[in-house]
Amino acid sequence: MNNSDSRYEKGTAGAFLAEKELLRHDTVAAKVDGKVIDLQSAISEDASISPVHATESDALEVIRHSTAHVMADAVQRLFPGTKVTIGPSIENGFYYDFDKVGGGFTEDDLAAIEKEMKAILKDRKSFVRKLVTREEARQLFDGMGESYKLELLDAIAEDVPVTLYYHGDWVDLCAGPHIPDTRFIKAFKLLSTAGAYWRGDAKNKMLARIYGTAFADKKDLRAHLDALEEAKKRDHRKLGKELDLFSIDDQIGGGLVLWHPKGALVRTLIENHWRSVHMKHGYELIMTPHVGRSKLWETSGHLENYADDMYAPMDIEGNPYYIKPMNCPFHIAIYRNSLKSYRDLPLRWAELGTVYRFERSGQLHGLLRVRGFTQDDAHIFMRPDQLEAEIRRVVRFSLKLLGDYGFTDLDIMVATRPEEKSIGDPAAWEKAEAALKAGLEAEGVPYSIDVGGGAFYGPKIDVKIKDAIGRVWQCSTIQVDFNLPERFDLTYVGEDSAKHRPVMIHRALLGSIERFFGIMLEHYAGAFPMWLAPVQVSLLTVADRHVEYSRKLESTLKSHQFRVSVNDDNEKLGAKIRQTRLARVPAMAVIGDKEVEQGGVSLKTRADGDLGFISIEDFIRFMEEKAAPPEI
RNA sequence: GCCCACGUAGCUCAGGGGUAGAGCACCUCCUUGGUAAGGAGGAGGUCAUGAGUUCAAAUCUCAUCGUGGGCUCCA
Repeated sequence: MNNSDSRYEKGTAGAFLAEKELLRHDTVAAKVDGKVIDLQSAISEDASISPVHATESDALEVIRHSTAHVMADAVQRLFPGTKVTIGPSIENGFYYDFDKVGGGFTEDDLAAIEKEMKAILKDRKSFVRKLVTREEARQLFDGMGESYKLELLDAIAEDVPVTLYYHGDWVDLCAGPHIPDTRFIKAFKLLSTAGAYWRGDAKNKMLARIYGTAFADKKDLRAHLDALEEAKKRDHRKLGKELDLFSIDDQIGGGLVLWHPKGALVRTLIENHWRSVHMKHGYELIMTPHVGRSKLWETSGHLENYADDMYAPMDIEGNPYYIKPMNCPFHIAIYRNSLKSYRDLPLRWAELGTVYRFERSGQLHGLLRVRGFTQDDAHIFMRPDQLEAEIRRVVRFSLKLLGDYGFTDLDIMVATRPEEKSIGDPAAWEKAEAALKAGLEAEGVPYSIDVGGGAFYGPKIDVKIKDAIGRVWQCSTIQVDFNLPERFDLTYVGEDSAKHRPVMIHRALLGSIERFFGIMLEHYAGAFPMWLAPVQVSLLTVADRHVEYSRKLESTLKSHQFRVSVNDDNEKLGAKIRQTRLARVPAMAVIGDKEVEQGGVSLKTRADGDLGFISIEDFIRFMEEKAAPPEI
């Protein structure tokens, strides 16, 4: 046995691992029944226990949490009077919220805090766990003036033990687990500052948050920071500007998107593909107006439940009209326009419907969060017995459409009834939730449950996609609705010639065209696949005498429906190649003396590399193959 | 909306109480060049907007608008 076990009292996880000779120099914590605890925690004799080493993923959250403590220590040294609140580890790092005298932190503060942390870490300090009574804790934090800790203390359930964690003199009320000592903190970085409400409630005081991250070693930290750089390079706002795809003009208003010719072209291609696949897969396309009378929104329940997200009404001849935040009431109006038979159902009606929602200025974000956007919306009206089959159909369709853009790594959730603000009979909610789960299960699609995450009118399936660099985005949403058919008194005539109530599914697959465009732009890092690229091929002339041939070829290619441009700039070939690459054009064809003589081009593409000389006929065949959109 | 930061040429950014700067892009000219930037010249800015302090404000102060990072919410 090594002598490190002397650090741990008998009966603790550390001592236990030492006895079994499982305690290593790099053991950060222990895992008991799937739960990570620290080495100082007491365990029962018969527990099954395994060590967690620094390089394992379970160790990360422990290391990060401990790093957050050291950061809080540094902050309190540098900014006396600052109170601590909470500081958990999160997905890619950690944060700590402070109540700082005189407001938030600046970027310069971060550098100073990092420096102070390094000073603290200079000599190794053990993390010491101390089990205390509520009264002891209360006295301690009261004496320190840490009012937030007192509040947290009061919120700890009676049967949960109260623990303190020390490193050196610094102490925090904390459930742990923590690393054995500070030598495990060797790769961290403070990343940003932010405001955050105490306990996430806008009614509470705004605290000063610092985000940071930490890893087991410098190499992993470096990789993470590089990934952040990569994400920055892919930022759709940056690419949108560089590639001249869209802009947002403050003269027009935040969250209102201007589509430039190239962006509008890509968007049109997406929408045309969308229309084709919908028609192929049993939908009919409809179109509806952008505003409607207030009565409509009263009936739908929007004014009651959704008014905060709607714009103020406009007065038209004394009647209030609202700009639409959703398309559903209009689709319902079409349904109501004539009597429906059970034989008509299901009706699948789809629309690229532009809606407007009030977003507070602070939430707007490029194309991902806007005030006016186009949903790829559809409503399916059906008999109750058709519900599960329709859900299966929509789920399949959603996977197909997202797959067309290369999104195959999905995260699917069933969102259930929200606690507040929901309408309709709870029994109907349960029925709908069961139908969604059954639909997913029948398709063999794994999912998790988002408790209380449903819309006010019904539960839903949310499909999130994972992009090329592993980030997750919400796209498809499939919502069952028993309520609107009730509210609008929708009926169909059944076999029994009596009136029956249809069920509705609301669904958007791409989500919103704006957001999907932004996600896709980042996913492809601006390099659209051939079928979506605004310019598919650029013809590069070597010298002026090749322009005429290139122009002729350009019109030939245009007559084959290719998107082609000629670069006859007064530049050398190298410069033209660079321009073509920067514009993310997927193919370039060099045209010089040789190509003109032999009647072809020298072709180079992003996907297939340098293909050398190719005749015009082969070039066209090649383009036809590569530019074909996904099968509908 | 709230906290913090930022707003200078089409873009990326420097400057900072005393006549507004660079690179790229743009225009003109030279060059006709073979696989990631050929050369020279030119044009381009009420320094976001409005007030205030000052002999003097792009620079300091305040307000407004906008943008960014978050918080809450969501397609």
